[in-house]
Amino acid sequence: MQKPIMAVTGDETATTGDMPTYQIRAPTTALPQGVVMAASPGSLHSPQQLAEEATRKRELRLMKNREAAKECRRRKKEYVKCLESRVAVLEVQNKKLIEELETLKDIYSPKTD
DNA sequence: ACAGTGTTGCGTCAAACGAA
DNA sequence: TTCGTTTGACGCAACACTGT
Repeated sequence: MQKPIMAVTGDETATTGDMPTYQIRAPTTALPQGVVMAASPGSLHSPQQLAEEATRKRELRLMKNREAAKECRRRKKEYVKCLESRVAVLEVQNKKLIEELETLKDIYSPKTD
């Protein structure tokens, strides 16, 4: 199955200036609770040990990705919220400008009695 | 009460990308 | 080149609604 290539940077700040950056690269130094680093790969030799190391690496990767996905979804939700509130603000602004335009039209349009 | 449908959140995979 | 991070896409389960 062919998946479409994504091209989202999420960086909307270039034009609006006040939206949060969607893609934030946070330092991930802390390991999730319960994760213990194993001995260095250099000390592993037997197929059994190599298999265990591969399994451990996979589980660690899955755990990290699980957390990353949660964080990603949280950021996305926040981003969408921001967009929605910006829409609300712009709608109000737009309404005011339309009203102002109507007022000015009334003032400056030639009267026909 | 039940089945069908929509929504939401999760875990996982894979692709893109940047840093070392 | 390799490795870690980010995120769209997918499938699944749980829950909420709705029509019968």
